Amino acid sequence: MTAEARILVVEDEEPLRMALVDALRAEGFEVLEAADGEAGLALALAEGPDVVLLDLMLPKRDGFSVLRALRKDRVDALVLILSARGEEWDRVQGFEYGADDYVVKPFSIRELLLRVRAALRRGDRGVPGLQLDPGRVRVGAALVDFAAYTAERTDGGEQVGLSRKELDLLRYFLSREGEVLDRATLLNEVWGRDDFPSTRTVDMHVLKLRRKLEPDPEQPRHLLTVHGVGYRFDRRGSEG
Amino acid sequence: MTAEARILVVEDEEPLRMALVDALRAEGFEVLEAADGEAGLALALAEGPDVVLLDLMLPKRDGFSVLRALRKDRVDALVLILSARGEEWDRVQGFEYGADDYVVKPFSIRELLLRVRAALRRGDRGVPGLQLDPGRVRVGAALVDFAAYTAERTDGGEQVGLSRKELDLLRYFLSREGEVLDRATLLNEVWGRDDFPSTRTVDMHVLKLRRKLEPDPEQPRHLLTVHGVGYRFDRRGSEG
DNA sequence: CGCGCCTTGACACCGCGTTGACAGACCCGG
DNA sequence: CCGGGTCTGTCAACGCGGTGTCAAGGCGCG
Repeated sequence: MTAEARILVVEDEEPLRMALVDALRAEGFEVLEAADGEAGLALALAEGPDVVLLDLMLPKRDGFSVLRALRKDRVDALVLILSARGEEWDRVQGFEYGADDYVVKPFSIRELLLRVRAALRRGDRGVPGLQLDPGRVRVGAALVDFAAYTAERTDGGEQVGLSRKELDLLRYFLSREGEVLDRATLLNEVWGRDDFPSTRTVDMHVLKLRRKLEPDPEQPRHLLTVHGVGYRFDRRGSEG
Repeated sequence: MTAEARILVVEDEEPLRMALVDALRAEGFEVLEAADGEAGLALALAEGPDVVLLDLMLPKRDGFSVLRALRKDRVDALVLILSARGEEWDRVQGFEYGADDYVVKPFSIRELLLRVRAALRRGDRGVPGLQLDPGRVRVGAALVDFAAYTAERTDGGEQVGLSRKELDLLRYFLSREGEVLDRATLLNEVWGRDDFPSTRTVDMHVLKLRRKLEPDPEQPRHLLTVHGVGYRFDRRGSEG
């Protein structure tokens, strides 16, 4: 699996669309984009994305029409409506064309990402083809719950909380399991392009993850150091 | 068991009813439907569904009357009231007709499904007969009575009143137990789309709930803070 | 008109992210 | 096999943003 999920952004306002696309790409999603309803519908039908972020007010074809057409043609993507606070919303909530969630404009990117992840986690519509992030992931002896921000060690039975950054980092390691990732890559992909912390910060967070996930943090089995290069993640635990 | 559960939808507005029926069928439920109170009651008595989604404003016989008749005849289905935000709800809570939950219109399908699942989970004690949710929920050492707007602490013995907003918030936490909910989501789902208070309001209400429910409000066991993200609810109380 | 609840701003406090320092580990060349 | 240089593990401390809490204001409800 190369990307966590494929997401189609249908939004006509250029700055907002670009912001969304950038943020989603930075999170490791594969992103498609369209600036009007017709293009969005066509792209969705052609590419079959996992998630569609759908604005309501669109040129050529409004969001409702697009959504109706999608459901009619059995596109089983998770659809998140991006709506301005207003009367259209009554229609959405009232009888529901089959949207999975809605986000009221203006929203923060962080909130949107939370919603997208929640939708993916939920993605339990019984539709084949959607084998997405199941919300809870086993890492050796630890069970990580991304929805609850917790990890439980099945050996010692302790349940500990994980911070946002720790989960972000772990999520990225999971998405590129087995690859050796250097610190610069991790900083770019997990911290983003706005922050430029030192590389020691990465070490620190790896340390914290080891303490919470590894049975013996001094003998890591999952978060492995590759001297002179970076870190490699192995979910199962390479050695005894 | 062929279907997860049998659900009766009693709702006179055609588009909404059809949307509900479709969504529930898509989720694997077996669905019965009725467009007015009399038909709904008759169907419930004849078929004995597991869950009833009951509108309040109905032709021929209103929802309260239907609910009363159901309980009188010992129909032990889980009943979810579909109600507009308003004074009718006070009557539901005040008179304790035996509803298991309520959903405020307008609602999203997703929200409704969560509530239905939560109700099924709660009500599924595997015991036939009248094993109804008494409208009282235990949260650790506290016993919350949704009908009476009160909470009693079984350790300290104090009985305190809860305001409507506090109960709304608690109810939402209960419906999504274990998930970390960010403040924007809480504002959207609990406060609704008409007013948009600041996020500090959420903190304030969490504080008030802690004081009334937690044995030691400064060391919360049930309403947990996840720094930089939001709050997570845990009914049992994770730690000692 | 009074009461209670919701809401908000203020302020103190706390947790997390971040960093520099230092010791130990590792690699490579000699 | 040894030594120097570099990289990594770990700690303690700092600063910022997020959160707990209070008290005052406002609003609706009775």
